[in-house]
Amino acid sequence: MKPTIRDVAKMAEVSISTVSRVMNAPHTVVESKRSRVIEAIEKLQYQPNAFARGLIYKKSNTLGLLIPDIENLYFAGVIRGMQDACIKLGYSLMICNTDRDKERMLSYIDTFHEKQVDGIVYASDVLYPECYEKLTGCRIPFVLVSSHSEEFDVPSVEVDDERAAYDAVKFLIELGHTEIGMIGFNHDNSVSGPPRYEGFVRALNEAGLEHNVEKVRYANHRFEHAYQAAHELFTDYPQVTALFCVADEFAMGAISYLKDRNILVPGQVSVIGFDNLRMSGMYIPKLTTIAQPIYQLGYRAAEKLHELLTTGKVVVPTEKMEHKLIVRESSRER
Amino acid sequence: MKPTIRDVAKMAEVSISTVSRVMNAPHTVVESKRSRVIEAIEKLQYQPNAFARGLIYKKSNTLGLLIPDIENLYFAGVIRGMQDACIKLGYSLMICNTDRDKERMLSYIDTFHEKQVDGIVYASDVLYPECYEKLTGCRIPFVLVSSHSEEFDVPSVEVDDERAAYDAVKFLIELGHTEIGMIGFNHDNSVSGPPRYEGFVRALNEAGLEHNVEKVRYANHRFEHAYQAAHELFTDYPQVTALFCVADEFAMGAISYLKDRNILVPGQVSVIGFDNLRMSGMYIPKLTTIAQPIYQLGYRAAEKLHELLTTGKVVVPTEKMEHKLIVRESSRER
DNA sequence: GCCTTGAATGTAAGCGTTTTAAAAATTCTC
DNA sequence: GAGAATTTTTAAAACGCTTACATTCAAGGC
Repeated sequence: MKPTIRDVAKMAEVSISTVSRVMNAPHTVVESKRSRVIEAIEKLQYQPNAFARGLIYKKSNTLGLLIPDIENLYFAGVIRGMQDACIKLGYSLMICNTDRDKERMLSYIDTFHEKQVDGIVYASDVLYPECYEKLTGCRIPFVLVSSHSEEFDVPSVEVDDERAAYDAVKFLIELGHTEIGMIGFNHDNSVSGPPRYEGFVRALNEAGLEHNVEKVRYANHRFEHAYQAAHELFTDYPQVTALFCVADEFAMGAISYLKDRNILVPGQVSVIGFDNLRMSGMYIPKLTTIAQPIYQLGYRAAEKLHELLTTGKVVVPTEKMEHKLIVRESSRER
Repeated sequence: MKPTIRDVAKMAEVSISTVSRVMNAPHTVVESKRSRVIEAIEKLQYQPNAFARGLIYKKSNTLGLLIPDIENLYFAGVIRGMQDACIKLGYSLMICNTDRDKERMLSYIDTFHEKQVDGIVYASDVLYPECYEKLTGCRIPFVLVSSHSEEFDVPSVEVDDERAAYDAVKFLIELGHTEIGMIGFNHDNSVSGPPRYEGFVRALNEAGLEHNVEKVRYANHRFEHAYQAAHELFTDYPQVTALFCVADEFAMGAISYLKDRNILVPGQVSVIGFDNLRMSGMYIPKLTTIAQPIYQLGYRAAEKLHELLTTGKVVVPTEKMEHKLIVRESSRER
């Protein structure tokens, strides 16, 4: 049996409340007893039972994280940031991989509710109304990361997608490209899909290149789909010399396709990605990309949730973090 | 306030024990009341408090996972497998990223202890004696994944590293290569470092190529280090035409280096990796590699831990899973 | 020396469940 | 229709901890 506070009390020959005080308000107990208690705690490897404490404090000091795809390096980075923040703030972290499956999200929310997590960071892209209802129904505070909601009023941390996409495309244009394609996220099951497309369009319009706005194909978060999307795009528009991909993984998929078709990157086609994954500098060619502060996004999301939990509100409800253009090898002047 | 069992009881006009029985032994309560209770539960969105239950059952239905590096795709795959198994087996999962930092591991073990996780999967490579002591000290059952321990008697699931490495090198030899190098894990801070080197040596000896056994450089889990290691290796042994990398990430680092040096892969140098990450088929060139059943490793580890938790022991203490050679584009006949 | 004061310590209630044992209600038997 | 047998329900104890309140103790003031 795991030792309880009683065992410690017995060994130190004090009452259990004294033991409790040694842990929670050490200065209120006289040195002689205190050291006896501490000694007993160490000898028994005593750890107070989090259930019993939780029952009293009504807090678990645990945060939940709903993540769509843990095998996506983007989210892996978010997790790392969030976990580091959790360490700093004294929380444990419960991570759930939703695979973008709504049922699974809903069931994880139940789990979180049952385990009494103090709050949740929701990173599963689009905030489904069902999830929102459930979350507010069980009164679990939550924030969104790399997502936001127009429908509901929920704090969020993300990058300015429209502007970032605009910067990416503008960069390609400044390189002298006039035939520009894009591989984007589906608009109906992603939140950054539409704004990134808008950024693409704005840059194009500004440069008088609106004839490109239809050179877009959509992919579904993964490499393989991007490969396929690139195939469709270049079949329809072989004249394209520059490609904006809304994710580095898409950029890799597209480059992989081009490689298989013996089209040189950046020799014949320039490609710019989005995210700046840890992998992106390792790819061949190294990816030019729009960097998101991935780690900081996760870190900040945890801080924001903490703010919400401790003060009941959040100063900046929808926070935008800075993106940055990183020029590497996958792009070149026309 | 979150509704408690009392609120449900009041609303359904029964005693709290009846409510409890509706949830735990529904057939013992008469239909009329049962439906009243169920209705009340739904109306209130009642979820039993896991703290109170945990206090009674002395179980959290939560497993802990100690992972060295969540941004490593290998471990991301392990997590996914483990999480799916946890869903099947009715556990929640608490994931902690240790960054291979011993202090951090130790502190996470304390957290796990406090939160009363039922068991732990330890994936942080080498099982430090301190961790072993602590884990056994607080009597938390645990299993090792993609690791094992000679020093201590702990259940584990992994691949046969020696044989896998042997198969990789043998493949290179069969391709006609005679000048073969290796980029390995440091022997002192990894568990698969030594057996993979042994596999390398065995294949070499068997083919009468023992002059290669010293063509080894070590790297520290990450791309950049492998890049550097490749630099050292090819500076010392420019004659090498085939390279065995003990991780796909190393293979990418090495290929990246070779690319920067304008050495063609597989034209001039064949490279074989290890792991078969999701990324490996996306690389350019697509990686020839030894595939580990990553997802299954995680899945199996959770099952094994469950077995340990429910039966108190484990039928096959050290389990080896099958690896498989996958030939893609980074290797070629000499 | 007695009373007051303040600090140190202990006792017991309570957090939200489950579960045992006892009580109540229902059904069955004759 | 009374009593036994059975089913259904409830009260209360327990899980391990914190904390309000009560008690004890030592020191200080008179």
